[in-house]
Amino acid sequence: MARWEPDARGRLEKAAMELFRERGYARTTVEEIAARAGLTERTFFRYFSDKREVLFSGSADLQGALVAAVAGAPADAAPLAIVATAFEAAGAALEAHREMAYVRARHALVSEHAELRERELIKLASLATAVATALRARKVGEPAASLAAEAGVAVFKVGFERWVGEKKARGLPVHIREATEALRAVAGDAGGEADRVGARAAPRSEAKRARAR
Amino acid sequence: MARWEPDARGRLEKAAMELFRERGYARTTVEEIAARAGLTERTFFRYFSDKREVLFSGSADLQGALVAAVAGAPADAAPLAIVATAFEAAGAALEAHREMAYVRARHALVSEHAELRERELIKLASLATAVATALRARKVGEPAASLAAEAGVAVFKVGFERWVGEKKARGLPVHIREATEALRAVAGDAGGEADRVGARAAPRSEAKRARAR
DNA sequence: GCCAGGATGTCAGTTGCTGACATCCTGGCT
DNA sequence: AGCCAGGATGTCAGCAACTGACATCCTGGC
Repeated sequence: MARWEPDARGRLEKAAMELFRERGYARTTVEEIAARAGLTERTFFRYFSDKREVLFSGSADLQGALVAAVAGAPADAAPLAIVATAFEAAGAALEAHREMAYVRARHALVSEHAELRERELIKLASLATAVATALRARKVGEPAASLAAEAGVAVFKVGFERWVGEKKARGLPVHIREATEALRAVAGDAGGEADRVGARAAPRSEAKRARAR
Repeated sequence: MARWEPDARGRLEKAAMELFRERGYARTTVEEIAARAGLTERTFFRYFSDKREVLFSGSADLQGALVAAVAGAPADAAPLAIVATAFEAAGAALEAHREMAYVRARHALVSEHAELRERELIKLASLATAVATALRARKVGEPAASLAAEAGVAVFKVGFERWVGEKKARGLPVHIREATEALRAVAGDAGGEADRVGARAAPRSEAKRARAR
């Protein structure tokens, strides 16, 4: 299939990651990436629409795992439970087939370059709309589906960040679950009495703040 | 202050918006924008770091309003209530000083160009971290602050989308509040019994799905 | 009326990205 | 074995976004 070595795409990804770590993202040129992979700049752009995109090949798999998990959840599960479980499953898959060192290096890169964070955010937004669509296919109504999906992404973001920032590695799914619980604690309280700024003092709020950690 | 006419920045924003609507975003050149504003391409890039950035001058105000509202919320309010109220206030401010036609035109532009959606998403993410920081200053603990902030952004996104997509215009704050309620309904239910895919059937889930609309 | 300093212009150059077209290799067919 | 179709790669030219360095201009204060 390939003209020389096989797996041009994989070679490009590997070369890109190496160079980004050696010289930094901004000082690496697409031409250099292609050269290290034994290819041409033009060929790079046949595989990736963007210079940035070379770092995001995994997101398609993630989205697939996520949608499958949502579709396969038990029929009577509540939306947020479905979504949280789906993100845990996707997180487990991610953890299973990527080295921790790679995950950290990539995360560091993305964190310090705004253009890459933008791309990451749009991928996450894409996950959210896919999850929302999958929920709607399960007859979850409309503000609820989008909100549950966005909540899932929020929980994933927070869980992921804590997972990566931890030395002693507990699993990613554990962190996602904890974040889900924290979200329930924050969002689940009756609330609504303070809808207007300047709402009168309400005695029970001590207990709430305590629960929110 | 300015060399010729005053308010170079404003002229650039106006020219950009006009041209984007006339020829579309992609077919408009920075040089053209600058020319219509009576300036040079180089000057454009002195005011805006990016071609995209010319559409996002409002987000700084939004962030300011948001942070102020969080800081000024009553001392005993629960995190999500604080955040929801703050986004309602910021939404009211936005609604107050932008014409609906402008909002819709800008929204249409952003929606159909991925690069612009990326920028929008990173602005929203920036709002979220600012809100989380403001919450932490109020002694809200850490997973809670980030999650409440992300929840606020989710609620804003959903509320905004519904507001813009509506002919008969109710206010943006109303939509945000409705989204907040829907989120509470989705996230607030006890949940957690379906944390593993394959959890046993639980009878009370009918009521839940009904409540989630 | 002069002068410091900020705003603008000019110019040259790099890099991301694209279209058009040529070339090459591979696998299948006879 | 030899040939052929078609996908993968290369080559080339070009546009537009963006940047650094330096020149020039206007404005407000003295």
